[in-house]
Amino acid sequence: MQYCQKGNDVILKDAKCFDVALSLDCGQAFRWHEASDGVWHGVAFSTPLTLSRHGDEIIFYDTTIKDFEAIWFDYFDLGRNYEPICDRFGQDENLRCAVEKYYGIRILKQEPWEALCSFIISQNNNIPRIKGIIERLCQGFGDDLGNGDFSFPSAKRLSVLAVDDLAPLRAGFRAKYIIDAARKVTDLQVDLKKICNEDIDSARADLKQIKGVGDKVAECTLLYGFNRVEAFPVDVWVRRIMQTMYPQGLPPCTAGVEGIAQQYLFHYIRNKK
DNA sequence: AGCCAGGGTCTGC
DNA sequence: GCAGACCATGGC
Repeated sequence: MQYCQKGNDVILKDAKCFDVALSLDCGQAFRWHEASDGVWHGVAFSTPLTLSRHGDEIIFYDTTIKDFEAIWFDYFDLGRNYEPICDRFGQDENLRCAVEKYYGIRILKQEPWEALCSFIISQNNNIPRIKGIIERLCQGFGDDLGNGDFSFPSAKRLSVLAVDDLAPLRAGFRAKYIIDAARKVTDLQVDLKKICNEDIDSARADLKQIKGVGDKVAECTLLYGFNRVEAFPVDVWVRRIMQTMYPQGLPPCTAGVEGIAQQYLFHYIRNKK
């Protein structure tokens, strides 16, 4: 991946297997929206960003090489070559169709705390409402970054709140889970930095100490917050996929990158007819 | 009105 | 270890 500064923007040249809209709106992140046709805006790592594709290039507006390298390169998983992975998925008929239709989905590497908190909110919930709750969480407790943008509130900020303080979110029974997570992350009972370097089973067990974090939320946190692409979240949609398409288990071509396969299949099945 | 949503906890066996 | 009730909220 080649990139350069051009005026106030950073240009990513010859961007392969990177569909901005698909990657930002396939149910893995909840804070991006299409500001105008093909132009996406959101906030990650307390930093607002607008981006869009023009031909073979992706333009990261009003940013610097410094921020691009410090934040966006990893956020968009640009160090990983998705082409051979997608090629290999072609060995399986269902995955071949999913990749053909939705080529360019990348697994975002979000802030671990944001991913954890977001997928706690996601439980027994639907994507539009998840987005609404997270938006109210950020507007209510995040830092005002100007221009209508807010940071995702830190665990520390939320750790001092009472459950009732989250009532305006209308998160329902999930509010107490958010507070429990914020407190355990803040006092390092669940150490997100340590989890970065742990084997995946220890990481799963650590995360599941938090109330409201079971298999699914732990798996999503590891996949979308830690870039553990071998993590495989199973929600109601993926459960249907496994029952109907893979009763014997996932095909060998997904080995080691099950989470990427999961994202293609999830988006494929959700948008089918 | 009833069912579902990127689930998890708690109780009872 | 497993089944079932229950959990808040909102869209369809």
